[in-house]
Amino acid sequence: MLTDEYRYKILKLVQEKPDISQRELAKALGISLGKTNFCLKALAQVGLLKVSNFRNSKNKLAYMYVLTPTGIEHKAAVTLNFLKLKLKEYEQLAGEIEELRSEINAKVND
Amino acid sequence: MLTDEYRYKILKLVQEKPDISQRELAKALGISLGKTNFCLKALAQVGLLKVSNFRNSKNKLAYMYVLTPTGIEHKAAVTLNFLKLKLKEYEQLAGEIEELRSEINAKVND
DNA sequence: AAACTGCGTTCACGCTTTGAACGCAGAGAG
DNA sequence: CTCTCTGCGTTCAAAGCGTGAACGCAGTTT
Repeated sequence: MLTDEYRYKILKLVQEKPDISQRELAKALGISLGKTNFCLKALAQVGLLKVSNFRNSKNKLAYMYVLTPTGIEHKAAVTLNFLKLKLKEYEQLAGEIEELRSEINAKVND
Repeated sequence: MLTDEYRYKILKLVQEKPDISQRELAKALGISLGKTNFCLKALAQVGLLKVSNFRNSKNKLAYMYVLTPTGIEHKAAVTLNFLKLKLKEYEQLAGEIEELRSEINAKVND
């Protein structure tokens, strides 16, 4: 399943290193190869990135995952979205931490 | 699967309200009844809580989930652990947010 | 008595993820 | 040139996990 989290992370990693392999990507994302493959295909299917074969300096067949213009746009949007989400998480965490702290302090009076 | 998160949350909710039902618990935890049942059993199996039937004021059979002494101890430990974990998450989030921010700012220069 | 309510329990189902295995293509060794 | 080796994307059977409808039970209400 392709969540916003992976949408963002994959677009980011691919933009940073277009010649990344699916196995590297999987490791960087902390997910399986199969899922990585699935996500990449999904992103390609909706036109956010393109898979292009090319010959590198040694005439070796290589793969590149390039963000399409739509992909770049989408990445900006999804990044902002992700930031908002993270900020919300952050605030919630701050609250939870405070709660945990007082809980631990309360324990002193048991 | 019984993660530390649910271990903590269940012990907390049960301690606060021992006569809570599995359905209430499920709703509070945001998980299904089946999973809740599974987690409770797992906690009982390792001796952190006990399920006790009793007759309430109206002679109605009722259930209570009571933390064992071990459970209370464990809860303190797991709470602390959870706090540490949350703090780590918090810091990581702060980092990610910063990263996202500069990424968005960098976009201005595209 | 019969219907209803709310409890814990079960488990078939569906969805997701995993990673071993595959075919392919270039690189390197003999 | 041929054989082996490596690393790529791709596949898919198997495993993992959560879900919630359905069940039996017991007390309550009609």
